[in-house]
Amino acid sequence: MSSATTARDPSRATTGRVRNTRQAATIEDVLREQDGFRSAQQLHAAIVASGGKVGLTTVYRYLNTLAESGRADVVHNAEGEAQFRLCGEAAVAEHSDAGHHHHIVCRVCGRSVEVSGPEVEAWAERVAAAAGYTEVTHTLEVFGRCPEHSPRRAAPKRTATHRG
Amino acid sequence: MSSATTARDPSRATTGRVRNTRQAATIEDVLREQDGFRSAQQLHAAIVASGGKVGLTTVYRYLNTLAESGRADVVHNAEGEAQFRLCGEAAVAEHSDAGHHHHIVCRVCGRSVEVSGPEVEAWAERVAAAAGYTEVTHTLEVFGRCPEHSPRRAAPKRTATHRG
DNA sequence: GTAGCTGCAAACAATTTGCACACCG
DNA sequence: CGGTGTGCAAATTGTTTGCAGCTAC
Repeated sequence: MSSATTARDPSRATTGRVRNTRQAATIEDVLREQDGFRSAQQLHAAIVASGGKVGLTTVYRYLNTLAESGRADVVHNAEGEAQFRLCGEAAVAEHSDAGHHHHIVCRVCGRSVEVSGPEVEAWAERVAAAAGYTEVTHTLEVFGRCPEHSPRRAAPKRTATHRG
Repeated sequence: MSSATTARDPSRATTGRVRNTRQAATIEDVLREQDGFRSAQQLHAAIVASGGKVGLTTVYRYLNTLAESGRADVVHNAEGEAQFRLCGEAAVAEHSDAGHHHHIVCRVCGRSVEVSGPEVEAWAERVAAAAGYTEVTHTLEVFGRCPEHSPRRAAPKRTATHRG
């Protein structure tokens, strides 16, 4: 957590935010350092821990801005806590709709991998259509233990569980 | 909402709950009347509205019990609010693990359809494994407008959106 | 100079917990 | 009777809002 890039980023324009403030830069910075999804609380803690000075309120506000403009992804963990992550640059490609992708998030370290699941997309659309549903939306979140936090080579207790 | 079956149900045993109380019956009853997912708050409100007398605390407690023992499903709406629904009897089949199924929930009326998605299960496991993740869990929720609440036959604005 | 951004503290909403009392079995 | 369930009120936790002051432009 060396107070690295903590400087105003000139490449921030688009939606919302007009000004370039120190706190916004700090937040985006910390966010970039994380490999996985982090809650607003965690991010704020991280900032404070590394000597940064940004109010929790601001973290929330900025995070929401990022999410709204599609520059960040939001998922809700099992407890309903919101977790954010900078959207892979690639994803922000065309529309501000943040491309089609899901994540596999490590339960232990929060590290995540982006995956695109055309099959799932198709499946969701198909079954929904079959049931007569329209304007379909879906939420898919996969959690597990990343290689680094998986039990050695011991037989995993259970390969797959469910919820939802 | 005629104070229908509001009587102790003798067919309740298994996990947790040992006693057969009026409030438990009431809750389960209201829950059964609903076609879709309802939040604890909504359920409690419904009970009170129909003249029932059950504390909010109890609703929460009982709902959790149901969820834990697999007799109810829980999903979290976009705002992170927990929503419950009695598990289709069929689902509670073998294990107390509440069989593999997901739901398509109507954004308007909350009415839902249960669907089993072996493809998705497989997909999730596969991609997770490919990324080296173990002990995989997934959350999949599909939202849309049920036939009854879909715009006539007009071309739907967008067929599928995403989150997560 | 001024509107946008901050941040503190208070407001809020959903959910949980402590503890005394009620009721099922 | 005895202990499980209940329920009220208070405590928690995550997040939002009011409003005065600071600052980027």
